[in-house]
Amino acid sequence: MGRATIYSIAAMCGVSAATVSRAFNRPELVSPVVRERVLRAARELDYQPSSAARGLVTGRAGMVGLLVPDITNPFFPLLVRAVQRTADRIGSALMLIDAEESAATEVRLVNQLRGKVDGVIAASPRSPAAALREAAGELPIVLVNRTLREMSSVVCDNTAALFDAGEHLYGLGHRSFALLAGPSASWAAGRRAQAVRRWARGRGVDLVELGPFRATYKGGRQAGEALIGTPATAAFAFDDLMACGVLAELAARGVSVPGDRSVVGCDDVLLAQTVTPRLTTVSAPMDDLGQTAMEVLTRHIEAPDAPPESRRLPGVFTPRDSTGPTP
Amino acid sequence: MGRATIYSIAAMCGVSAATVSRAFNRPELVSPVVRERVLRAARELDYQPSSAARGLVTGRAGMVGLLVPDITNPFFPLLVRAVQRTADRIGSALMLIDAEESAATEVRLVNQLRGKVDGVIAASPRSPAAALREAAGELPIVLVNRTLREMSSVVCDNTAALFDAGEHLYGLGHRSFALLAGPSASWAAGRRAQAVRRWARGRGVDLVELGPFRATYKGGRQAGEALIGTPATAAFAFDDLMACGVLAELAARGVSVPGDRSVVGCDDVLLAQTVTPRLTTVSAPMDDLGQTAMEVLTRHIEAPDAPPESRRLPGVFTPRDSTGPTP
DNA sequence: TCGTGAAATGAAAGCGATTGCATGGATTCT
DNA sequence: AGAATCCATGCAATCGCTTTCATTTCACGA
Repeated sequence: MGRATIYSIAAMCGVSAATVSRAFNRPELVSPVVRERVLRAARELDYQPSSAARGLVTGRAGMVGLLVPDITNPFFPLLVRAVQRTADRIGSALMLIDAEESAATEVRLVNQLRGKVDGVIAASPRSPAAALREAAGELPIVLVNRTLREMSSVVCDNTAALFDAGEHLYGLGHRSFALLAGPSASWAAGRRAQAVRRWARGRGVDLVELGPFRATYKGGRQAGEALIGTPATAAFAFDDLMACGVLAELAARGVSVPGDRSVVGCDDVLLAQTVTPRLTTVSAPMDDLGQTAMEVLTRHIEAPDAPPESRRLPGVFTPRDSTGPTP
Repeated sequence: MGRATIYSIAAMCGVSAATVSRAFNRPELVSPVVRERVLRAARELDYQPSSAARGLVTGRAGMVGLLVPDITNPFFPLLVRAVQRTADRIGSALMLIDAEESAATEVRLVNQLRGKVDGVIAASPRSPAAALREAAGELPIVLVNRTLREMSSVVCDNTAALFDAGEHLYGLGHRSFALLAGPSASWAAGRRAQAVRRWARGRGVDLVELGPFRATYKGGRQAGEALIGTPATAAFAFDDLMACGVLAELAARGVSVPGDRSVVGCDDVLLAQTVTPRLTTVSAPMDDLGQTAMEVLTRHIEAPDAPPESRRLPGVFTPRDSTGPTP
């Protein structure tokens, strides 16, 4: 006894399959009494439409892909959740693709996606621009935290929040700063570095640049070590994961935070609130990021040749315990 | 100009669509020369099979669902990765479902899954047993870190490793222990508690039980507070997240770890290695867990009435810096 | 030389849904 | 009353692929 189809329902109700289909998709086209009868029968048979059959005729898969470079990076689960929630609301499912940090894998997986999904959200993609462009020719793609000319994107703009962070530190008496740079391949890393540089120049304070370091805990430990050799009393870390590494390295060497040095992170992942001291950071509006990305993608799916659209959402400065007055 | 189909390829090669299909799926059935010609044409046209069409006729979606109660819990991303890697190898894609900690959502989403996926892996499901059983009637399901009679499951058995942890602490001189229990609804929490109790009884040491606490950082802070009121010099926390909360609470109150108290966690999530002091814990073999779950699921998909199959994989004790000699 | 079996291929029937078009009956307009 | 209109419904084609069955071709043994 296979699963129920519109035909079993049709037979049960003495109507045609077309009517059953319409009862679900264009209810205003069938008479109320028939509609009710059909819906009841469907419930009774525990009917679930075959998305394969529907997809075949409509050309829609009812599924969007979310590509992340590394699902174990605490930044992404929040994004995943936000995207899924939004997708769910519009009746789409979420196919997750973890590239395990490899650009090659990323490219391969995205190419396999065509025909399986209606579009993809590529979060912080590591792929070369050319590969992304090519993929975008075949499939609606929205970039998250990366921009590329002629492609839609949703990014978190931390410029203002990083200024706030700088002012916060300046107000606490700091005059000498360090920038612990993230991976040079990361678009976000570049933007953040630029924002910090600009602030420092505008304020006329000292800024030493260290790195680039990997955006991992380990990378943070190295950054912490490098930081100690400088006169900087406050440091901007590329992201929270790295900042945590810095914290650990400083603690291991008996340097007190925020007593001796201040550290600010970026992203505001769970870790930032659970580490000791709690990390002063720049919070990314993850929910908004995910929801907006999904909205833009939806638009592209519905109107395949809509013009690309770039959105930027501001991060917000969140002072906590890893920053304090100069010693 | 729509996407390439087997018909465009067929036309291009002067063969029938059936032959093209066979060239992909049963290559041994077509002559080598034709096969080559077809594959080349496919590459040239950048052909991607329509999974909808294929799914419609084969009845297979080429997709498995992975249901997690909370993707932001650092335990799951590792599982996600392991499952995805295995799924990818057998040509399946991964549909992720985050229930956002709600059993009701879990049930609703799983029910929507039928017809979209070939089977689902339910990780630490919160749903009532009845709901899971019912869903299993319609769709192959493999449980992870939970067992249920007559259903397949893959669990991490930490009993032996927790014994090892106990012995390790005993060897360091500890004689008075605390058990910081996890959520009572969690199957894993029960098993872990039982293992600790058994060890303590066997060893003839004191064991106070505290909790249950929520399996979060916050829950850990509370657990830490409770711990301070006891004479225990060593504590078993339900999981790493909770252990981190304990660490933070103890630190905040000037209690040194491992100087004054020792703490052991469970799972060995990223956090465990990045927190200070690095957490002594029981490592779950995430890769194996994910891979095994996927294997069992595959078997059920291929042979729908195969008998249920339960696998248990041992965790391994991993001493780090949060345990030390008694004060 | 003819029959036989194996190998390669083609023709065509679905899989389960959607949807344009046709139809028939009821309703409304003149 | 007859024509025009509209609403609810059915018919049938279609989406792209797999798969069964039939057909063709060819090699081989008798």
